[in-house]
Amino acid sequence: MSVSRPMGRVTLADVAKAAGVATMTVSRYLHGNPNISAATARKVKAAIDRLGYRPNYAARVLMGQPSKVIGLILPNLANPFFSLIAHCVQQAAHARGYLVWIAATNDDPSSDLELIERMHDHHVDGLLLASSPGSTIPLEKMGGIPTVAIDRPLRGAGVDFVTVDDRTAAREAVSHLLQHGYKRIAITGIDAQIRPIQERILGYQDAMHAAGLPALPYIRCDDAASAIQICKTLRSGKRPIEALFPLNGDTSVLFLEAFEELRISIPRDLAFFSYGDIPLSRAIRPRLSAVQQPIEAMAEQATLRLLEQIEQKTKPSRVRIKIPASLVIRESCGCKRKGEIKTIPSM
Amino acid sequence: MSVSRPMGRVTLADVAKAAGVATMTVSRYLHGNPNISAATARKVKAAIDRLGYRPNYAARVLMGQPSKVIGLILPNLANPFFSLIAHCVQQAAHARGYLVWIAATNDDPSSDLELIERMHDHHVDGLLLASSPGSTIPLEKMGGIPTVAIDRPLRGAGVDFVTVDDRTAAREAVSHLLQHGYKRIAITGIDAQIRPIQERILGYQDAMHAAGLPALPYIRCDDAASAIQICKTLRSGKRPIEALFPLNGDTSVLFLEAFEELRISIPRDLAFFSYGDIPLSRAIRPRLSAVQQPIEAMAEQATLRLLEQIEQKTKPSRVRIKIPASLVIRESCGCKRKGEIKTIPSM
DNA sequence: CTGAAAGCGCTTACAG
DNA sequence: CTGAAAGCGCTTACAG
Repeated sequence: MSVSRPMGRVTLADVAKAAGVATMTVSRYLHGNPNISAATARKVKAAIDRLGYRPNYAARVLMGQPSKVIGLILPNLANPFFSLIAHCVQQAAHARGYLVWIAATNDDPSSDLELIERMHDHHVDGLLLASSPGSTIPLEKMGGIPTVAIDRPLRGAGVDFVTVDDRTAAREAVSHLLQHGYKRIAITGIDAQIRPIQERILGYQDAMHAAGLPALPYIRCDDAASAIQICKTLRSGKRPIEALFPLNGDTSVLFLEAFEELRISIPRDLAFFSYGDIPLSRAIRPRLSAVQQPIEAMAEQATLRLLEQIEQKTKPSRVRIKIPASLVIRESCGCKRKGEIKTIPSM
Repeated sequence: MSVSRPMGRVTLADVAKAAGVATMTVSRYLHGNPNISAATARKVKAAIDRLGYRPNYAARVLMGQPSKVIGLILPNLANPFFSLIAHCVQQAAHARGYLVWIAATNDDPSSDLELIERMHDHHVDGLLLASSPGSTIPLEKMGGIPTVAIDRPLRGAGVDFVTVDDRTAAREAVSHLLQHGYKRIAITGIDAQIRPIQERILGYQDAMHAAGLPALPYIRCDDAASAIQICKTLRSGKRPIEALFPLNGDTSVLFLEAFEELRISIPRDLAFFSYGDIPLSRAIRPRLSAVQQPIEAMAEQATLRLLEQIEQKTKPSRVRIKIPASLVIRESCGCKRKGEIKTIPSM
């Protein structure tokens, strides 16, 4: 039975008095210190349970104790890619007794630093973050707190970085399209300043060059209107595009809607490969071929590495870990398969 | 220029010494206390900037000052409905100087209480939460912290509750299907213990009864296999179903995949209405008619009410605020429209 | 095995 | 307008 105490919470001193011991002894009990007699431990436990004592983290943290909280800073929680990361990080951390505090920058580079500092102000034990494009965080701003960058590197901070092997995945997807005989393959997507997008562009170029074909310029596309415009442009002229490869999920959705609007038939009029598997990819006709991103694995690895740094107090190795993606081959690329998964070997 | 200080952070005392004043004076400056001379303020500001001082929230909070943080507890961050709530709450709170700490229960009722307590341990100024089905939080556990329930009520805790007007929205959707002449309309979805699902079931029953038709029993559906099974059952027999109305977005996706698998043609074989608009609803054939949930408005209202309680120190009114949804009429219900929006008046 | 004292970085009365 | 003292709830040495 917990005693409600509207005036304020139960403190260590209350517990100590109730148990007839010093506060030190209660503190020792709480931290599992073995130098405590069984009888005393029993009395303390009884007092804690009876009073419903809960430690005051503000006081603990003020004494330099760990907060058992990690911070997670993401560009945008409304994006399924990042919300899945949030979900997986949360799961992995919770299983190890950590709370996760999530904040979003909404792709505003100045938010990065502000949120990092506010997380520090609140004494997180470690930080996981996918930075905004263009943000550079000076090493000293990290304040020596264990940090791991996820999906996007943290320029300037010299920390571990866990990412999908985007370059290889994009190269393999384009190679697959090339095997169908398509020669004019266009790429499109969001802000090319974003590191994973840069990597995917490189992968596209790798595949095109390996086939002795010219790489087409990357086309920026952020909204429905430009998707429609891009479709019209790419399919007109004397050398229309044969295949389209949007480099991120949101852009894929935009183009799928444009195809419907313009009555472009996939893969007859245009072959299509999506980067990132979309919820409805199996409900749509034709079923979408896509790069399947190992989001769960990436989030877990990043979390584990961070907790390791926190608890073993290991130094960041400044290493870059690339997790291999795979390809799901369905029908939009021109195949007649139902969902064959192609594993991509790690580079 | 901030000075890096690997040993520890810059403290108020450091600033006071550098400015040649007492710590009190610095504290006054920080809190915008007017009883401070312009000259002193200038000296203090200079010292703060030069040393790169940042307040230690653990110490502030220990003295009973606000943390400027609100906690957000959600069932599942991988679900687009909740991740959009997280995004909007984050936006609204950040605009008012609050940080948001997000945690997920993963639909485990025992997690609710644990997370609430951990949030309290870390001195959040207020709490926003969508509870797990079946969890009851005793009022005293809330510890007098301002709290607002979002989407799902918090049983036992007597707090404000902001939700979508699910009952009316479901009723209107079913009425629309009835106007098409369908008489056998089935409903399906996740755990019926969840309050919004209960409300939607009631809305369905309202519409059926108003039309003098029997309401069909709710069918639980959690995975792809059962979606397929349900399709087969509902469409066989001598009185096959004419329209299907899944009561949540995830279930809609499951059924769309099942239709594709079983080659069920919408709306010819079966009319379909989705609860919750899905990203690809405009890319899919036929375009989906759906209840459009006012997620942004709900999240903003809930956040604003919470911040009001925190800052004006108003009492929770234990009021239930229902935000009206709207209907997007496209083609899956049997219409030939492109995306007409039907506003539903508030009840 | 147990405890009395000091202190973490701030703010709250209280003086002047 | 400014400051010296006490204390928030814990933990860290240090004694015994």
